[in-house]
Amino acid sequence: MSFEVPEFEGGEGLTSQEYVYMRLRNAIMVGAIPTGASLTMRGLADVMGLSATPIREALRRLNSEQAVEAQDNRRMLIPEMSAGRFEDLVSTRLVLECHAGLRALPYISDIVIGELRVIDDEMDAAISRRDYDRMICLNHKFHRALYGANPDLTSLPLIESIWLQLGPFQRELISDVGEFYVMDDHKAILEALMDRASEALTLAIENDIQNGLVSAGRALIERRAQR
Amino acid sequence: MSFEVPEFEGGEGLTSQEYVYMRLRNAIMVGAIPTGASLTMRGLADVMGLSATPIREALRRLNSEQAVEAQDNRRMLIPEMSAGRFEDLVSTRLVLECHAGLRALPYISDIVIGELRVIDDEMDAAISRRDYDRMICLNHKFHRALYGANPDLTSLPLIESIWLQLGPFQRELISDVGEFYVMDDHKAILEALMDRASEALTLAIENDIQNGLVSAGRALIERRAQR
DNA sequence: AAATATTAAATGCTATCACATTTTAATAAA
DNA sequence: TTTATTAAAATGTGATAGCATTTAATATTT
Repeated sequence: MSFEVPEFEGGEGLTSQEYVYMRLRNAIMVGAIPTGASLTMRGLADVMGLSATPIREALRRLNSEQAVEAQDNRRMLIPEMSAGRFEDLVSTRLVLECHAGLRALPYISDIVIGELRVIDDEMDAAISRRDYDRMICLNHKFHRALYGANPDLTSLPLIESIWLQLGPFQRELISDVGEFYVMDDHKAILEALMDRASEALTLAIENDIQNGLVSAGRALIERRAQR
Repeated sequence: MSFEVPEFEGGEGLTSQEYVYMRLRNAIMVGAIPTGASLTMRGLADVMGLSATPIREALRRLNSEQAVEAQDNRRMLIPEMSAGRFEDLVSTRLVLECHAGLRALPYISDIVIGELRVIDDEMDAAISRRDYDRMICLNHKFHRALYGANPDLTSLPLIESIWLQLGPFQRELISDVGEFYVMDDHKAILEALMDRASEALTLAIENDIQNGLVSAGRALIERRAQR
């Protein structure tokens, strides 16, 4: 195992399988497991001090969520990113998150806006500390809290599947660009929410996703292709 | 086990886990497993003549795909449908499938259209036979073939997750309505594809989904609420 | 030296078993 | 009869072990 699998907070009353699932999921989401790394059951079992059984169950779940690729040699790995896959993932993410935002809008209350503000403040702090892991987590938390205003939300697991797929690549992006310029488009989202303005909300969500990913992503893929 | 888990074609060279996964997935997709039915590992293991291990792995995958709900009592079941969840699922399905269609459009060739036509003809035959299982499968096959023209397609697993969630309820719909009136909106989709007309394609996909589900779905939920 | 064949190590797969939790049934108490 | 308590059955969880497959290393042949 040529990488670390960071611990995560709040994995107490969980079964082994749930614990492994959450830990791996979190690790992939923040990009702690590098693209191309192969995930062996005995290897992970040793690292986590467990038997292969709960590891395999967790890996299969992540495979079903498109976070992990199962090769025909029966080996699991974090899939490599391609230009086409990247564009398609981002376009799907845009469509899904705008949709989720619009569906949440009627349920947005001042309480929700307050909660979002707290999360955004935490994120500003993380940005100034250059704490990338925390930044990513808080960004997800912000979007989850927004879409979750919709009590019938069913698209969140789909959105999270995209986050999982973009996670490892996003980390490459950050370490590649070095000083990662983070525009805080959450402010625009909050304004649109306060105005209950659907078009503005759509635009703000689009900008948030675009600014965080697209330009840097395309640049990295292009640079990589030239080598 | 108060229900049957139908066999499926082409499960030869699969591992036990893959076999169980595919068989259960297919069963849920066509609505063969009723809403609310609880899926026990030993029960399914007996039915399929296997041990609990591959069953548990398959169930966990389906849980991660939102096809099966894991209660806190650690028991797995096919979740019940509610009015709100239904509306949200359908709206997400509309957005996702229209998006997938538009992304596929540039790659549509006469060959693809020909393949779609073959599938649609098969489906017409299934409709006239009132073969609901086959109808559902062929409908999915049609949409898969359409969206799959896009070589970078990443949204299909998300779309299939929605299909899985609507499957059991769709079956209730069919058996409730009895004579299920099936409009063949695939013809309109094919026309739009031939014209390479994106707006027409969007409309046709929307109609296809709406006609197949929405009106009947709302009616059933309303009727059920009155009891 | 390169290619092939053979052997050894590593890995994945699944049945089994012991244990913990939950559910159901039976019994006792109110 | 209803409610509590207890016992029994059923179910979920996870470590283990043996086998199958795959990968790596070694030996053999060309």
